[in-house]
Amino acid sequence: MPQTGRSGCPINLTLEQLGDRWSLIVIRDIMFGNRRSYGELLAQSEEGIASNILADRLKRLTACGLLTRRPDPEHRQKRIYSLTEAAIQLVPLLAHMAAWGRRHARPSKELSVRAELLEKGGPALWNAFMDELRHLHLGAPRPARSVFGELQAAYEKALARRAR
Amino acid sequence: MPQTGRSGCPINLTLEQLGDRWSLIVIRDIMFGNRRSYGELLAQSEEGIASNILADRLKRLTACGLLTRRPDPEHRQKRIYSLTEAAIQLVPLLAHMAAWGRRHARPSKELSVRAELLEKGGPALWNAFMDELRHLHLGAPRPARSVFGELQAAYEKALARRAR
DNA sequence: TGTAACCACTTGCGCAATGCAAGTGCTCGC
DNA sequence: GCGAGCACTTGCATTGCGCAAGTGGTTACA
Repeated sequence: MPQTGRSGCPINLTLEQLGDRWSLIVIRDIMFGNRRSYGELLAQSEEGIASNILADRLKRLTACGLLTRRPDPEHRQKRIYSLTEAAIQLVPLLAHMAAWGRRHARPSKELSVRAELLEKGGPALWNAFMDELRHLHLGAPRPARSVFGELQAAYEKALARRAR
Repeated sequence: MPQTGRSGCPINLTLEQLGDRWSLIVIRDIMFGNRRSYGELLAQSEEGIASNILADRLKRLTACGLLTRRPDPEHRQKRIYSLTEAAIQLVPLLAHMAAWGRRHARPSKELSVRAELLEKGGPALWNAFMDELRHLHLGAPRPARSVFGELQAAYEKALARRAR
């Protein structure tokens, strides 16, 4: 996503920052998968992102203010990536993308369970999730409800169902 | 957007269809600008899309069921592109993209007026707009309210304000 | 009836982005 | 001290993007 500056249209500007095949995948994995380091993002990537592409996207997303990077106090060579408030506000967008894909593409059953919950929960759920992300990434107080836990539990249940 | 089939995740599938810098721009212009032919899309493109890229995107979007193409009864060499129901259901997604871009990028004032209206109107406005698109593109009955007209009027008012 | 403009693309070519595989240099555990 | 882990980087081939020019049919007008 080079800064091309094609026009001042808000949709275009969003596409200039996020309109490629990997940026939102990386944000999705940090957001819904809680992958916080380069290694986790690389090894557990559902889509098999290449290492150089991942490095490039982490750099770009950090540069344009969607991610922050800090050293891990436990492992001196590890870096922890966190979402910024701007990235957290992509939750409704990703929820809509998931809903659209669920309806108009052919998603796998297990992977669309979370999309279904997100769609059914609507804005109330998204806001609760965003509060939780602010806790996990920005140091805000822990909210009462853990949407992340709910999504994860539903996903694992679907996985178990398939394994049987 | 080649069909890469990286994973069955709905977000990934949506990105595989629409995750590039031009596909959603084309849909935006058809949807909000009512550009219905190749020539209109090319000449009035705010971002200056290249002719071969436009041809390619129209072909792809038609192939994957987001657009339909039919001859213009008035001009034998003209083709009219229409949105399908799947594309019309991208309205909330584009509205969120516009809202995010308006908040987190630096949009031009005139071009963000429509985004502001879309955001303030919320799902009720989006649904009214989708009904109108079904009239314009799918032959459904004309709804009472013309969101398209409202958006256009606000945009032109903003343009006039700038011209002064 | 000729001709100029219009229309929907296509082609050629240089450059940038993508993707794979391998490599680098530091750090941690033992 | 040494192998495994970590966060990237590098080289190279393939693919996609973007500009400019071209193509072949159609319409409008003199």
